[in-house]
Amino acid sequence: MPKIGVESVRRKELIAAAISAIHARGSLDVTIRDIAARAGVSQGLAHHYFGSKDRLITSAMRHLLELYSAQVRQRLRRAGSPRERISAIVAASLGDDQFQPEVVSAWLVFYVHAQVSADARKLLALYTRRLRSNLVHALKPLAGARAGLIAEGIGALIDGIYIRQALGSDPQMFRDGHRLVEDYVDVQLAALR
Amino acid sequence: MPKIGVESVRRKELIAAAISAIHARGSLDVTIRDIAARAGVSQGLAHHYFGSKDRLITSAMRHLLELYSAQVRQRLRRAGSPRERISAIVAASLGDDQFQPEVVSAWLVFYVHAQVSADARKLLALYTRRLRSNLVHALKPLAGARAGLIAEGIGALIDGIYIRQALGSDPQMFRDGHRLVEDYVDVQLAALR
Amino acid sequence: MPKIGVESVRRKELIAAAISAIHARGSLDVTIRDIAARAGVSQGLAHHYFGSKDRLITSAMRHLLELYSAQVRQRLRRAGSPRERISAIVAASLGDDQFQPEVVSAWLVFYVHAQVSADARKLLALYTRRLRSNLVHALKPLAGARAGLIAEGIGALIDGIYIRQALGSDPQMFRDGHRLVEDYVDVQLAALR
Amino acid sequence: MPKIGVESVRRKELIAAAISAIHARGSLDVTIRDIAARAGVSQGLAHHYFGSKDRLITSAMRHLLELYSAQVRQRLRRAGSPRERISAIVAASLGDDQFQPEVVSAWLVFYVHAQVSADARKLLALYTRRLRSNLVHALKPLAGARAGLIAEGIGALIDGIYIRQALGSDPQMFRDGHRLVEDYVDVQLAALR
DNA sequence: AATGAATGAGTTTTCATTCAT
DNA sequence: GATGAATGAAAACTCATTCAT
Repeated sequence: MPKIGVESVRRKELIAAAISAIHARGSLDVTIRDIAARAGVSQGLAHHYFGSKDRLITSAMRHLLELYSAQVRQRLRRAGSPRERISAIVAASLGDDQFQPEVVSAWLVFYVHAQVSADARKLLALYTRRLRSNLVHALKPLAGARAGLIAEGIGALIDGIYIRQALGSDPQMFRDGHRLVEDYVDVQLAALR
Repeated sequence: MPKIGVESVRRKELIAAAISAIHARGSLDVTIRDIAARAGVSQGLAHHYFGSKDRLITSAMRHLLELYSAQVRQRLRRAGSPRERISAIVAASLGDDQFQPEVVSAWLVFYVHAQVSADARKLLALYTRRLRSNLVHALKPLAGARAGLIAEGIGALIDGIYIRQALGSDPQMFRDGHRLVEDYVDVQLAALR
Repeated sequence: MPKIGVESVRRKELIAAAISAIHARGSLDVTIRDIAARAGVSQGLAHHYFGSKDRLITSAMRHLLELYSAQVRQRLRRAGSPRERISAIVAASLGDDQFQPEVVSAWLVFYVHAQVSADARKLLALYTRRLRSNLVHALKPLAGARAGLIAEGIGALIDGIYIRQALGSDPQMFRDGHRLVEDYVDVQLAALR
Repeated sequence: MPKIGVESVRRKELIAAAISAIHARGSLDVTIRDIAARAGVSQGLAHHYFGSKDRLITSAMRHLLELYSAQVRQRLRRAGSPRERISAIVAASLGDDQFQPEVVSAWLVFYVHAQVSADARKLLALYTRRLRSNLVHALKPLAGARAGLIAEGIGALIDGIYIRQALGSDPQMFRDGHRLVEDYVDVQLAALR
């Protein structure tokens, strides 16, 4: 009888190795050989578990999206008011977890990968829609007709801060990129009164 | 009028072909063979003129940045007030020229390329600083101490709108992405009074 | 009655799966994984029982040869005259059993395999000699000195009809390829008188 | 300016190398590396000229078929009577040229390849039809209604002799395999009177 | 100026085989 | 008896780059 749970463990190790390799290279231009070496296994094994490079990369992407999603859910649970719900989403999107160097690198690369892989694109679109829907829902009682516009602004700001972080410009400011977004929300809501 | 050299013509054709190829592939994963074929020349010629793939890609990047820069200068020339100068920069950044599908694809890819190529990174940093400096200068008389923060917000919004456009999410809204930025500026300035 | 061992059952299943896989691929380019999957067992098991791919393939070949041999013996038992013995061999060689699509595919492939595997070559040579010997023995009283030539002709015709069947040319004619051979025998024998 | 005619020379060298490699291995299980090494060029060059292994193999096949076809045409030109035309086809099919060891090996392997590659199958079917049509045409004035049957017999005999040669059984007899076929034709025609 | 022949290193992927459980 | 995890070697193929012409 084969060891139980080995598969699950190996898959996680390979996904972690993939994210680590992407960070090190700074691009999707990562080889299976590199990933396998980081995970301490053979090239063949990566194919054994994932079938192809695309599927391994997409799995890594799904992993990151789930981490992010968990952050959002956890913070939303603790949020009371609609305003707090917005902050929860922003904090989850731009929190320390999301700014781990490895995570930032991976996201940028996944954005690009989404242009090429249909699976990745669908995955990303799903999460983008969910984020937007969460934001609009929280903004409706506060901003009425302008909820959509402001949600769009928040989303764009988050993405913009992300990409700038990934590019390494202005690192000191983006340590607290969420302040930029909070400020945006505050000013937008203040303008409505 | 000087006769336009064959060299200059060939270089432009190859750069245009490179941008077109990048758009078609959706990534930097573009071969010299593909670029050369699109330009109707041999593979060898691309190396003859650019020396390496990296230099060809970087040249294409420089070309896009110069187009953008020219747009900014042209619009700034027609701007009177500081507020108009801000709009000029936003309009240049998110104008029709910048939203040509080929141009959008290329920018995203260049962002990624900048992580790998030092030349590309320097080039991009140069233009980013120039944009920021233009914005801060125009915002100083209007927003005083908050000029830096707002400039940062505008820059992040522009990048965020760009990346979302490149990913194909919400195409209908970003046709006029500049409105989102203008709204941001208006609300920020209104809040100061 | 002895209980049929699991081993024996598994071996037969794997051999049947190998033949089926060979037919599906149209070549020896068949993977152990494919064969194992068709038999509903793990890859490892195929090695457990056969030791190597070559031995599995050779076993499948031996299986087909034994089926054929049984056909020949069975028909020869019912044959009375020398002429009937010839017909019995021809009928066994080109009978419905031998023209099952899976069987035809496998034979062609085994011919090729024999060039590479010494075991397979010996096996094939053994059966070829036996066929020739049977034919010559039956032809001696009918054709005398020409027995060898005619036997060679019959053997070549059978192989030729086989290969053409395997290649899918002229399917309608080869449904009754044995008539071509019978005609050959009749005309040859008639010419002797 | 690139050397003229290099392409044509290299293609021929690679095709010759492919046939030589097939003979050495005794199967289609031949690597591009092996073929390229035999031709004294790099692996990449084989792809440069042929695009894929399948296309190289198919080209080699086409080459052999053309050699054969040329033999048939040449001998037919010298044939006077219908009976001589039949002998011309048989001699071309089983002549020394066709029994060069390399050629024999390659043909057997191509038969198998035809099961897998549609291009190869079409090519083979074309030549098979042409052979049959030539035979039937020559046989019509001699054998009338039995022309089709006899043509089929000749074709099957040729293929059968070929496959036996390829398998190395009875080499001394098949040096003059054409006698077996001539005998077949003679006896068949004699039986009609 | 321009070609395309030629290379060699590198990529993903496949696969028979081994082995601990 | 049976599994499937794991390997390593080898496969086809790609591609930027070089260079003789």
